[in-house]
Amino acid sequence: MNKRPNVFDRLLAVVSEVPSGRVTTYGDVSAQVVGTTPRLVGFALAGLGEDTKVPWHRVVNAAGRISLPADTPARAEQVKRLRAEGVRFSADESIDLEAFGWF
DNA sequence: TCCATGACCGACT
DNA sequence: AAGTCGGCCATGG
Repeated sequence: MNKRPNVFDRLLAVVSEVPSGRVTTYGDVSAQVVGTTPRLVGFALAGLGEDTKVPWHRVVNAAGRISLPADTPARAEQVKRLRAEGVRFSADESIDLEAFGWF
């Protein structure tokens, strides 16, 4: 009932705006939403859940690298989905934001 | 109600 | 060039 959605919902809305085959960074997402910090972006996605409809896998850190720990199944899932969308990874599993960046 | 932590980023040393 | 520190909002005990 709040006319103004929380930052949480706004972040999800921005992430949902990211087209397929393209990625964005936590910092960029927070930059689109006023009053939000990169930390909240990560925390927001972390609390999403498995049945979320938000393309959280299109969000990576400023280094173009996936933030999730290596022992996290979600990380492998993210890479798998990005590859399916045509996103290419460098030798160290980093993404060229200049080429696949949303902006 | 208060304290501590979190999928980060930027600037400084 | 690499490592360290603080800051922001939200959630949980």
